[in-house]
Formats: sequence, structure tokens, C-alpha cells
Amino acid sequence: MPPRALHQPRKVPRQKRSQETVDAILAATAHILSRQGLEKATTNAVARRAGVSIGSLYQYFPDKEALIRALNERHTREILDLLRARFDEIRAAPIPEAVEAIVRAMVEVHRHDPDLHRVLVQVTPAVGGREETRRLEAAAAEMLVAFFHARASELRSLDFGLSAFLLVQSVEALTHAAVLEHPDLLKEDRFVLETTRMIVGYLTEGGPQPDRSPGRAAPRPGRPTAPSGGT
Amino acid sequence: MPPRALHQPRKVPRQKRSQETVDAILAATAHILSRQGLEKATTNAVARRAGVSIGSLYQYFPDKEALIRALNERHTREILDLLRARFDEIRAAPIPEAVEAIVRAMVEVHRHDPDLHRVLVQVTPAVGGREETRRLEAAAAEMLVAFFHARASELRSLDFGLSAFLLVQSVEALTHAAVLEHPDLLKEDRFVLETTRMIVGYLTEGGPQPDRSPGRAAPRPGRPTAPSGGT
DNA sequence: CAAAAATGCGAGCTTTTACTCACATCCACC
DNA sequence: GGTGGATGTGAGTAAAAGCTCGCATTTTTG
Repeated sequence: MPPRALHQPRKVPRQKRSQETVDAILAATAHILSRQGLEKATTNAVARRAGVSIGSLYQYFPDKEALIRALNERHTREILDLLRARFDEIRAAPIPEAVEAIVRAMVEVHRHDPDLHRVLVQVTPAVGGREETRRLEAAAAEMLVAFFHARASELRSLDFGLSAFLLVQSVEALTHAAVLEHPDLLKEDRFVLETTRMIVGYLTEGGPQPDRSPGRAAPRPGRPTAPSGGT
Repeated sequence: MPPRALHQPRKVPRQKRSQETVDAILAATAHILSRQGLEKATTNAVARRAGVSIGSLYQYFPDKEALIRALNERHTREILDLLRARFDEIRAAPIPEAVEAIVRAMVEVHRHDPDLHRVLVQVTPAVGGREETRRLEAAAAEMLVAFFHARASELRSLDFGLSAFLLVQSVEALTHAAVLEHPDLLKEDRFVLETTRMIVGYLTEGGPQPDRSPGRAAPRPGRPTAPSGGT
């Protein structure tokens, strides 16, 4: 490896042909990465599989890390789009149905390309992409907090930020593990139903908030809502 | 890199001196791995930091992957030992205290060396260590199932295997994320208490088993949880 | 103490890596 | 149809990687 240098930002593809090249490179990266891991995903191997020359690869990606980061960014964007759409759809649904829909959405996200998702989760931090992951989690938590706000009267008293953190992390981990290690659980509905049950119980156990002025549910007395804002 | 060859198993250290060598190598691996990641943890770098020659390293580890797998195995063993001890201690405690103790134990596990733990989680699959991770999770789930059995009368009707899976995955992910991304949450007790609350609610909501009158309404009517032997 | 076994060493080999560069080809537009 | 920017090429480079092997040193054993 040559010493770290100043990698100037590369060209942006302007013509259709070059956009196809970039797509092929990203697809090849995904393919090798998800089947053989980061160390085997060499720039030469990626270029070969993409059917382009190594020079073309370096025309659009300044180095290997940028290549993987780009892939991760695209993947993250897809997930966020899907989640936003689902959250929109369930704006008015009752809590249990809403939670179930979100759990199903997460399963959907993970089932799309489980191996790629897994390896990106593993590899992204090593490649300077922790910030991107944080952004994704923060955005998901924000959607949840907004949802909580809108439905405060149906929930028990919660620290929205903390609860959003718990749910985002739990559901992501559960879905991730279920898809990768227990796909059988997903055939039937048990996984989704049981996860939904856990969450709904956590959110509502203790009874709905006795009706308050439509402002919002007060978090625990004197407790600031810690982990939520960080966009 | 030479082509993949038949890596015969290497020597086992018999003398005290060589045991110290192996320890130094593992310590150096942990150090570099947790601070610089897998790609920087080259065998030459590890040997240099351990203060031994590259030849000595290859006397005990047939290749780089085996080196990291060995580190992971040691780490896994430590976690399992700690968990077993805790489960023993709480055999007789009331459910809420027991759950809280286990959550605290998980925090303890992660706080011991968060960076090493994180990177091992990330890197282990790429190095042929998925089986080891599966073993750890299975063992943890087994302990939980045993706990459930012993306390069945205090729990609502559960599919033990499925519930153990949900809890193992959730608590691991939550603790992992909390330690790495929100250490502030751990200063106060909010994280432990809220996580405990979620779990206890999930395990007991609906009332204890023998008392067949559900005190609280279930989220969905008549959803039977079919037992399944999930190890 | 001598022979044998275990342990340690590190120069150096081969292969692979990330990445560059001089040049060829394509395409939009006039 | 020709010109100039966009795009594509791939042999080649220096660095670094994984790993071997012949030999030196230490420890155990008889």
C-alpha cells in the first residue's frame, strides 16, 4: 500500500455510459463484499467482476474506502426511504397495528439483501462510515419520537428519546439476527407478532395516559430526553 | 499472499516460556485489532508489538485467521463464565431483580473492553468464527430457557425458545449500542432500569401463569404462543 | 553433562495490494 | 466531420502482505 495521500474527489459521471460503469462497480462491490468480506474485496477484483478496467474504477472513487462508503450510502438511503414511507402510512393507525407495520417494514428491509446488509453493518465502521450509520439511527429515532408525540395520549409516560433508542436498537438487532440465523422464524408470523407484543407492552403497559391537554406526555419528572436529537 | 494451503495445526505451548509468548501475541493482537482494525492487524505488526519474531507467531498459529479466532474464543469463554456465575447467583431472586442483575452483567461484560468486543463482533464472521458466536448465543439462550423453566409459575405463557432469542438479541444489541454510542446513559441508571422494565413487562404482562384470569388485556385477543424447542 | 526436544529468531521469498499514467476510444455539439 | 471533453484501458510500480526455513538458543531429560 502506498502511503496515504491527498485523494482529490473524483469525477462525477455525466453521461449514461459512465453512470452504467459506476452502477456496475457498485454492484460488483456488493457482490464480492457480501460473499467474501472486506479483505477479499480488492479494487482489482471489483473492477474485474464489474467488467471495467481498474483505471475506470479510480476515475470515480478516490480509494477503496470511498468505494465501500458509497455503497453504504446508497443502501442507507434506500432503507430510510422505505421507513419514511411506512411511517407515513401508519400515521393514523392504532398503536398495535402501527408497531406491527414497522416491525414488518424492518423485516422487509433486511430480507432485501441480508448478506449485503450484514457485511455493511460489520464493515462500515472500519471504513470511515460510522457517521453514516449514526445518521440512519438518528433519523429512525426521530421518526419514532415524532410518532410518540402524535400519539402521546395512548402511551404511558415515556422518556421519548430513551425509548426510541431502545426500540431502534432492539428491532434492528432482532430483525438482523432473525433474518440471518433463524429464517424459519420468519416463515410463520411468530417473530413479528412476538416482537410487536414486546414493544406494544413496553409502550402502553401501565395504561394509556389519562387524557392530557393535547400538548404532550411529560417525560419522567425532571428527566431531559437524552439520546435523540443528534442529527 | 501465497495460495491457500493446508495449514497443519501448530504446536501447543508446553513450557511456561512459550505460554508467555502466546499470551503476548494474543495481547498484541487485541491491542492492534481494537485500535486499528483487521486490515492493520498484520501478522508482522502483531509480532513486533508482542516483542517476538514472526517465526514464533507462526509456530503457534497456522495463519492470521486462526490468530483472531483464538482471541475470540478466549473472549467468548470469559463472557460465558461471567454469565454462568451471574445466573447461578440469581437462581432464587424475584423476577425483576433477576432480570436487572442480568442486564447489569451484560453491561459489565461490554464495559470490560468495549473496543475489543466491538471489533471482535465485527470481524469474527469474516475470519471463520461465526460458529463460535452462534455457540455463545445458544449457550446464553439455554441459560435463559432453564431460568424460564424454573420460574414458569411467575411468567405468562411463553414460547421459551422464541422469548430467549428475543431477549438475548435485544439485550446484547442494546448494551452494545449503549456502551459504544451513549456511555452517558450508563452513568445514571436509566438504561438498566428501562431495559429491565421492558423485559419484565414482556415476561410477566398478562399475569402469572397459574392464575388463569388475565388481569390485563393482551394486545391481541387469543394469540396462542406455541412452545417450540429452540436451542 | 550431553543429547534431545522445545522454543525462538528474522532475512527473505513470493504474491498481492492499492493505485498511477500515458494513451486509446467514444460522444455531444457545432 | 472534426474537435474537445468525457470516458475507458491495463501494464506497470512501489509497498506491503503472509508465510517459510535454516539455524541459534534455551530447557528438559537421562
